[in-house]
Amino acid sequence: MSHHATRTLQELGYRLTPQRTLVWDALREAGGHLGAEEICARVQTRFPNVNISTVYRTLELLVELGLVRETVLGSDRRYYEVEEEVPHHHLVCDGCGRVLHVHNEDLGGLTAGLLRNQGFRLREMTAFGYCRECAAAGGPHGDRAADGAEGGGDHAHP
Amino acid sequence: MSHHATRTLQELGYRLTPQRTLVWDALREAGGHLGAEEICARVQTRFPNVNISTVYRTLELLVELGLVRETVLGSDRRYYEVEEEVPHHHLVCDGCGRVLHVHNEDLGGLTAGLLRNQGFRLREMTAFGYCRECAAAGGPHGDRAADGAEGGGDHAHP
DNA sequence: ATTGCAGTTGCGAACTTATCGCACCTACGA
DNA sequence: TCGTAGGTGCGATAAGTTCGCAACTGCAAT
Repeated sequence: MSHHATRTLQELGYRLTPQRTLVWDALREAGGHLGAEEICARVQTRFPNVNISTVYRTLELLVELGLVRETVLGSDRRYYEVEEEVPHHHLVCDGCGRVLHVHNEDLGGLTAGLLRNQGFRLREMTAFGYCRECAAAGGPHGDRAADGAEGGGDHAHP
Repeated sequence: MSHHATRTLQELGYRLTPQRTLVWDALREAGGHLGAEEICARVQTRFPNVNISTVYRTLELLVELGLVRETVLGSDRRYYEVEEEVPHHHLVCDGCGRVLHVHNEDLGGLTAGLLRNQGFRLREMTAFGYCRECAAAGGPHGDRAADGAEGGGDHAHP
């Protein structure tokens, strides 16, 4: 577990337990977005007795402390990733499930525009649509591409 | 049920049942985004025997036919709304749960930018952050406003 | 080192949202 | 009016997440 996270936990009076360290490390090592179940599985490869309830409770805590970000990539389950200095946004492909990243500067005037027009302070956004491959395969002809996964194959890595 | 929806259903060989009409009407009358449970409740005020399974199946069908849109406003459940000619996007307030609408022209070059930089065809996007009221109450000082609902009161209307 | 205990964990049960199987029902064309 | 493929109600099931509680443990004080 990184020094920063360790300190944050302990400074605030939380115990530094192996379970917490393991969850944190799993998230760091994975890099991408993981569901609770996946995190639990990774942790259990080394410590099979760690319970999923603990994983959920740890994630809740880490999110609360701002060490981990809970991202919305769909309505099916929750995904988690280490909170970064420069937060990014997500593009979810309806075709293959692939998740792309976008940084603030590639959002165009979105952040500023929403603040100006609606007084809304954007923290994070997720866009749904079709990635380059699926758009090409599903059909540049028409707006509603093929239903579900097909064409370019599923590069799913949620 | 609107003439258009009726025709679409029947033209494609689907039966026009009272249950389907009721679900559709509930969505039209509500205007906003409804969850399956809420739709079912509205329908049941008049026909208490309509089952939630049927509501789910009807929503699935209507979404498939492009008459209803399933929007992602969080990871907790799915929301539905009548598909409009000019689709809009959503801003979800982390503070009060309020949901604001944004139209394409207020997205700043987002759609074009994503297409240009990543080849991504945006269909719909959802942004999370703080609405004007919550940002003002939670604290214009700093970036991470108050935790959860407080301050301006909960105008929640998911 | 030992101790005390509030904070944590494991486990099972409960909850929530959404899907499925199946017998009965019904919209609609013949 | 009838026949039947499509639809519905109901209960069971599945997946994801939360909760209650007894047992356990990190860590500060001794």
